[in-house]
Amino acid sequence: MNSTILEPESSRLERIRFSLNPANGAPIYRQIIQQVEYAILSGRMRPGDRLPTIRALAVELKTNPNTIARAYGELEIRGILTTQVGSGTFVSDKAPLLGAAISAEEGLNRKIREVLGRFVQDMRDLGVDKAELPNLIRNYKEGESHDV
Amino acid sequence: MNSTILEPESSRLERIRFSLNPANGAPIYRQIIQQVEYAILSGRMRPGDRLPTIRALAVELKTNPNTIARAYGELEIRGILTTQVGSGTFVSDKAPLLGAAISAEEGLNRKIREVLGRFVQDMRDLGVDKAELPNLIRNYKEGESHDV
Amino acid sequence: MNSTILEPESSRLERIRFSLNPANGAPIYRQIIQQVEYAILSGRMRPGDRLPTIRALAVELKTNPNTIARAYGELEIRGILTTQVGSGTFVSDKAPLLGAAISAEEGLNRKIREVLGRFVQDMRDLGVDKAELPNLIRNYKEGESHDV
Amino acid sequence: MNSTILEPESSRLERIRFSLNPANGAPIYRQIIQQVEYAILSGRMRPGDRLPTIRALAVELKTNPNTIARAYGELEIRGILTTQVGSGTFVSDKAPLLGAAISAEEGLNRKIREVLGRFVQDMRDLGVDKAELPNLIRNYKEGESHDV
DNA sequence: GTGGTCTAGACCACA
DNA sequence: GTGGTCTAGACCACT
Repeated sequence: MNSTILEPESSRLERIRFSLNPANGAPIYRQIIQQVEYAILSGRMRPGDRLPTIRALAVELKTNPNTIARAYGELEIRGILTTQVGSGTFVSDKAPLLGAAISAEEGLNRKIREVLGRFVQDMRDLGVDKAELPNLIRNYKEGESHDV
Repeated sequence: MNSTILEPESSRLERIRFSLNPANGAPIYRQIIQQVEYAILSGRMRPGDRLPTIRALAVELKTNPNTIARAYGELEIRGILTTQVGSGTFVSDKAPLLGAAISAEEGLNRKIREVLGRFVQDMRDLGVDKAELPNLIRNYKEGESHDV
Repeated sequence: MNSTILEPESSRLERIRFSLNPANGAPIYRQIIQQVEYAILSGRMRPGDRLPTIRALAVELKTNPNTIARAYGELEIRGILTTQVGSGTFVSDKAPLLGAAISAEEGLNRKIREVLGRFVQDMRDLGVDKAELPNLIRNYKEGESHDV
Repeated sequence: MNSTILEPESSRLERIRFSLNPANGAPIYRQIIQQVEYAILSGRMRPGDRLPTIRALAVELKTNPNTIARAYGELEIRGILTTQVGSGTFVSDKAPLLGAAISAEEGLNRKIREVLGRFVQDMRDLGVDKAELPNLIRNYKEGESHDV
């Protein structure tokens, strides 16, 4: 894109790459929320960072701007993002807590455990023992479409 | 009449254990569908096997029978289950294909890759590198109840 | 924003008229499914066309919305319809195949032959020879209401 | 079959050929009822005619004897059949009325109109005009499977 | 406003 | 005893 908006250099933009999976079952707005959450939990986005504008992101993700607005809106309600009219949407100062009364690190660990647990459970349901998982992962090569 | 209908010993019942996760976001009936699919893909359930009755499973899972019926019904539309009113619901003969024109083994592998891919992607979004995953898994201990 | 999303004029609504026959024996939701299928097979409804809303059709047919939802839902599982929550239910792009790996025209012809065959068989069971059927049909006048 | 039961020569047996279509959607016992009704309406079976025994028919149709018994039972409740213990099941003297307070001929005509009406309606739903039907029927050759 | 999920309960069809 | 159909109504998710 060609348009540039001048901003303080400390303000970092778009340290986040959204990737949607429309056939995922999960609603788009929720996928966006998750990706923002994960980016913050993982430290890729930090308080003060600016998010893409609603319109820009809507174009990029080929979705309805309302959908982006809803995701941002919900994140704002939770205190994770703040909107400054005229200058954009930013990661809030209290964001790392992500609404939970816990430390940022603890929040990340919880989420990791949650994802891990679901994975181990799913694999067990598919008949794959936990002991086989490390090897499976080492042999796993990305790129082949694995979304449904 | 003197003849009793002897069922082949291979006719097995309830080689499947359901566990719901209400905080999952996923609807109950979809969780049931997934667990039946996985049980078939993994070979734990085979064509001809009988599933728990709608009412029994509703009691076990503390849900409404209609919810179970919906899950079974959708699986029947897809050709994975067949029902014989009055005698129960069974894994269909063509079930291992699970609707795809592929072999049973290939179906299982696809699903494993799909789950694997989603896991690796989620972890990357959380800032965890693929290389760290094997160790994470080895250290992961189950037990924190997130199932019901 | 100034841009309005102009829908192509080809986007048509309700090129389908439902009529239920309660004394038919066939469940309501199945009658609806058949009528949608036939409307698509015959080309009266085409991919992208929107169906009546669940609630509107429930009022029109004097049934419970759940019954309509069930019919639409089953058609969606079969890939014949797609739903966009919030905006409605539409004929899927791949719908003309109606689940069979054949051309749209071939699908229509098959269904016509199927209906024809059942008719000839029923009439033979009633003692009416195939040769008499053309005359019977020519003399048949509709109007005796058996629909609602 | 080898066993013969001596009976008055006037008693005619099995002027009826049952053909079931299991994938029809219609329950088996109902298909049997319909075929008996049609046979009587069309005059192929007449009062006093004997029907196949429950067991013989169950073997022939590869169904559960209970299913046959239910069909015969329901027809007996309606007064269409009568059972004489030890000698078999027969078409009742009042059978031609088929439960309706109308003449036999009128009953047949009603049923024919009903089947005709459903056929014309289905064909219209498939986009086939009534005027085309006579030709379609003349060109129709049986034998190709047309059941679903 | 759209459709989606779930519950509760009635009544029917089938073996 | 099985599963199937339908109703009524609550509450949620999404545009």
